[in-house]
Amino acid sequence: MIQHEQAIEVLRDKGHRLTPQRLLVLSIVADGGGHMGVDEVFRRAKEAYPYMDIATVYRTLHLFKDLGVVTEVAIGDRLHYELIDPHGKHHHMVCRVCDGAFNLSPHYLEEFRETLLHEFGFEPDLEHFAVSGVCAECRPAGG
Amino acid sequence: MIQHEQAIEVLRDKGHRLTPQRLLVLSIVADGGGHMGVDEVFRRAKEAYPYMDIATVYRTLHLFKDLGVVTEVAIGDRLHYELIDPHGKHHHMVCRVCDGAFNLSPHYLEEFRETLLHEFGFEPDLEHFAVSGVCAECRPAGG
DNA sequence: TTAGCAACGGCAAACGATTGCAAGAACTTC
DNA sequence: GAAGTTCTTGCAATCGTTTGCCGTTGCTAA
Repeated sequence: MIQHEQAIEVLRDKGHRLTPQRLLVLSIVADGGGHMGVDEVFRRAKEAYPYMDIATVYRTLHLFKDLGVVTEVAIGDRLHYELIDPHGKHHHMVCRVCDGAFNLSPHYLEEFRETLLHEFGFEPDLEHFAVSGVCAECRPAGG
Repeated sequence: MIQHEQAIEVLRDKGHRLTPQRLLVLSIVADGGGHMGVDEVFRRAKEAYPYMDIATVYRTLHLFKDLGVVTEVAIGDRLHYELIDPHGKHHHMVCRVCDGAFNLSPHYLEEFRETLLHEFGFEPDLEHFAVSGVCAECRPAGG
């Protein structure tokens, strides 16, 4: 788990400014643990700093994503964010019935990736990848 | 390739009405050939029938999707539509550099699907599936 | 410590997509 | 063919997200 300090160093090293808003969003995503929706990040940020604007949250999260500090995951056609975990990288299975998110080891995608690369020369983006579907619990009910 | 007539029968059989707007959208998607963006469908529809509303295009395409008449494909974070091809079902690889879409035989996903099902009881939605990445042509340039 | 510059944030407008609602049209029944 | 019911449409409002603008702020260099 990248610590606050490491993320802050990345920001500074790449010439980005350390603003209170950015530090706030960073700590919220870090403390949130799981996959945080934009609205949830915004809600918490506004609690701590009432002038916080939703546009700032979006811009900050996009910046963090570009810097490789957070991962963007599509859950139920909304984007969620979490700190990048370099030692335990994982993908997600997202249930379209209950919106639950389950971790998926990258091992399961390696083979698929290599096939596309060798057969078509196509390099798939599987880093920020979520598979939609129906989880074991919802499957009997959901048909 | 489902013909107009077949799609129209599906509509009628499921108790949906045959309106000029729906027939228009259907013929546009059918004639378009490839993956048509919503805006492109709307533009052509408005040419033929100036009162056409964008909301009607969205509602119609969603209806067609639910009826299994068209396939929804996410290309460059915009949704595209094409007639379902029951005899040659395929998925897509979408290049994030040139936005080109390439067909992908379902065979390449079967193994992945079975793994998820057996290991996790998770049934992935791979019918309307597009893999984002960089195609062979853009790969040398795109890094 | 201060001055200066570029980056940043807050606001509001704009965008693509969705939804509520009332007027209108398609289908059913007679 | 006409009347009635229900679905559908067009309009406008709305939602989540992005962008332009400009005053403000963090950082750098003196």
